[in-house]
Amino acid sequence: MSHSPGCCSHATAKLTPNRQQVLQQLERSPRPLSAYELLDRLKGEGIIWQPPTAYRALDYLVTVGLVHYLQSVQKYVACPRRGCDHYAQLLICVRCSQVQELPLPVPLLTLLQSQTAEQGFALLPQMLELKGVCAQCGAADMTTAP
Amino acid sequence: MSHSPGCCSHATAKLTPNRQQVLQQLERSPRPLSAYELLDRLKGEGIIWQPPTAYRALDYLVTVGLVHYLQSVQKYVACPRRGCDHYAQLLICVRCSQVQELPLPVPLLTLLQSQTAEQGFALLPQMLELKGVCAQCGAADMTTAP
DNA sequence: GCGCGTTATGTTATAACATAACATTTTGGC
DNA sequence: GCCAAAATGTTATGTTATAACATAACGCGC
Repeated sequence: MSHSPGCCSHATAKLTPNRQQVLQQLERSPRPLSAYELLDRLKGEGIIWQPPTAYRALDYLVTVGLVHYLQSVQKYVACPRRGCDHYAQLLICVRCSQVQELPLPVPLLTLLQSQTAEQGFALLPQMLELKGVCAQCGAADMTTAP
Repeated sequence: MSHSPGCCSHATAKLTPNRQQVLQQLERSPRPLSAYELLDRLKGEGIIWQPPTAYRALDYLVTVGLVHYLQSVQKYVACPRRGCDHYAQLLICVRCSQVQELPLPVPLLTLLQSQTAEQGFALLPQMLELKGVCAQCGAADMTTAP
């Protein structure tokens, strides 16, 4: 990643055709996709890429904040808000894999920072990946369980 | 993973020789290790394993709570407290890779749960992996930077 | 101690995720 | 048009993890 066009400057992002293809695929998918799932879908549209081509487009989109990389599941998801907060929460449903993005409320961030600062730890901006069960899947449980 | 000897029953954990080898290696290392780094170190002691052998021991140790798997960096670290809290914070230094484990204070957990519950999201027990710069590395910056 | 089911380990092969290294093409300023 | 920078193409390989099946060790009732 040798981009870093300055933080949050993605308004000026250069969306080449390759990058648009990748972004569109991710936007169409209700779930995060792995790089290879992405390659498969593009192949379904007649676009044959080697892995580096996909990874380069993904790296770029992550850098400019249009896509998030979910480290905990090694998948990529389009940023629903097209924003680029320095901190946010990503709620990952372990049932359906859907991801919901939430801002990190200030009190929560403050608490996190002060907790870690007590140990001399300087928290970096990052996405908080939280696992759980989403509203739909939780509701489904109610109707199927006795 | 077909273990699940009941949560937190690791007092009765069956530490076979293989599992002890893995646990000792992780305990000796100041940094988290990947499964293959672990295999290399064992090889250095004349213990030649195929990957599944290491992964099985790691899976077991993670299941009983003696080892944590750091999803964000795909590495394994011995639990310093030999405890098995359902929630905790893992502070991962991006400079030196060392990991510090902290309990998750109740107010912080409460805030997290209420925030996510507003979206109908039921948070599962998990380790919070937080990236930052640890005290030592932060102090080192002070002495080397102008 | 013997038979037997369970648990653990050994072994081979391969799946899944990611990048190094180098060649070629495209873009944009002059 | 010329050039440098950026983007893309291409080949090969590195890294992380697991499927599938074979064998060995353990523990328990008898």
